[in-house]
Amino acid sequence: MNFKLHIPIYLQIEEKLKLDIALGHLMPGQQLPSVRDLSATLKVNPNTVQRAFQSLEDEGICLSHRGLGRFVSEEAGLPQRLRLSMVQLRTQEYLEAIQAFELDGATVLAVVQEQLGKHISNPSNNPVIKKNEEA
Amino acid sequence: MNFKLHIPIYLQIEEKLKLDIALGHLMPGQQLPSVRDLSATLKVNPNTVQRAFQSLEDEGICLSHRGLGRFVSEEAGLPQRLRLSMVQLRTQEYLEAIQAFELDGATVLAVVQEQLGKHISNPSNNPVIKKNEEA
Amino acid sequence: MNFKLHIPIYLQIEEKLKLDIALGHLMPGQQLPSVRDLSATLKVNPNTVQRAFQSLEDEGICLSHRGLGRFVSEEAGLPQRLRLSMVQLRTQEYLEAIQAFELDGATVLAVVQEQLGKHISNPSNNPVIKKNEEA
Amino acid sequence: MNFKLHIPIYLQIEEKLKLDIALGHLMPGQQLPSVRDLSATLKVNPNTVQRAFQSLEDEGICLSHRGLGRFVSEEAGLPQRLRLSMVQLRTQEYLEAIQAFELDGATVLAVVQEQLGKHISNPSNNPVIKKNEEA
DNA sequence: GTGGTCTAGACCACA
DNA sequence: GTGGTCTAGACCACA
Repeated sequence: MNFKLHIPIYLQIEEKLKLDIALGHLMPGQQLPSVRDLSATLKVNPNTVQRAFQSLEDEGICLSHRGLGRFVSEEAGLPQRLRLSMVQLRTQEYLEAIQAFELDGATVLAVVQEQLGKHISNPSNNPVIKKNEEA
Repeated sequence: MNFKLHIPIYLQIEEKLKLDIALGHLMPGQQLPSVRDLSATLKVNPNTVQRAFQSLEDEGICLSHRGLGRFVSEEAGLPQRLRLSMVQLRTQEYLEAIQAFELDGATVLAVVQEQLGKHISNPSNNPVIKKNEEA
Repeated sequence: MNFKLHIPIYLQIEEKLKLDIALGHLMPGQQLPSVRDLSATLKVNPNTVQRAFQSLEDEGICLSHRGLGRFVSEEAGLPQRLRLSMVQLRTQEYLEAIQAFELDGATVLAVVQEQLGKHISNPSNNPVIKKNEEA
Repeated sequence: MNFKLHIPIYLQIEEKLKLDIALGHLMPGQQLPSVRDLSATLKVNPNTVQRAFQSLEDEGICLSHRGLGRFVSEEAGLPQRLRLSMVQLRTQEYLEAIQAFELDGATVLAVVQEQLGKHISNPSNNPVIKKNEEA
């Protein structure tokens, strides 16, 4: 993972894990990597990983069992829920940010469409946990 | 101005001034309020206002003339340029943020359209500098 | 048994066994299941069951006879003693916890009575050791 | 503050601050001590205090302004809300804990009343921030 | 081996 | 001076 500057690392890890769940790379009930392992993989302090996991737990996205490990929640439809809420949240933030310009809906859509064209799609989203490591 | 928590105040001031210029509330060549006055109006630390003005100068949006004051740049088409660049920047950031979900263009447009419907437009955008204060 | 998250499993097992004794589901002198059996039944690490039994022994609630097995103490009045001490302990902890609010006795009783009304009683308390397994 | 063993310090600090608000020792809108000051007072690591404050902020009980400090929320009726929710929560936990004993309501009340008598009331609850320090 | 808490201390962003 | 993040590393509880 290449962390962005100016965005807390623990947030970036949290978002990445959510994304992996949303996209089905991490399945409900599946065990997550241990704090130590993930911190070693990401070359980050264990506390930073711990904080990301803690946030996920606060949101009901994963559960920890002391001594056993940490697992993705088995909540039905979790990936769908995450995917929907994440996209909607970002869309809402976007619209709020440009609201002050008082563009009408058609103009907003036109701008989005225009930028979509320029936007080079980058389809690589490597899951944090690779298939080989899942066992 | 009601400042949002967790977003630096200097950024909120800077954005507000840019918006005022983009929307024509502040015209090219017009004098800006002094750091002292604006900080008093906004009930904010003068350092904070200074930082916002400095950013605007760095971007060529305003100029300070020692002993005279600070003025909006007279660059032709400044409001249009600002408006375009601000909206495009935000759109680009938005698309980058949701890129990882690998939605196709049609879906993105549909989501935006859907949220546009829910979004309650708030047409009030009071300029930071009121007409009475312009002298 | 459905273990609660964030409460050590060994404690939950220990409490459950005490409760079974207090309620007469496990009688004084009766043999307890082996660590191996109980851990299999509960799908739990044997170390965890061992720890629960050890605590019970430390409290004089059960005794192990090498080669024979582990038995509930034959102490006279054990169930009554347990029942009383467990309820009193919890009550004391509760009162200590709310002491800082400086409520007078009447108010405390009123609050308890109010919550008692809301509290849905869950009368199912299946003993850990079923009759069939007692042999 | 004398911290209890086996209960995380950050939780004890959090609870103490909530209690101070509930009892009116800390008023809505009032500035909280800085992380550094409180950590020095309590002889605890700043990170530990930070964590307690963060929890309070997550619960909407206080707000932080970077560079300015941290303040108790000005939410109307916050002290009452906190007092009620804290007492009710503890009462509910208590009743759940003794539920397995299947005591009827009258018995529960009798036990509580009995323990109330024995309970030595300790009316000292020194606020974290002393009046002299409030300025 | 797993998660959870805590310390000592650095360094940054902001007002 | 404020809050926020992060590191390095210890030590505990639990399974």
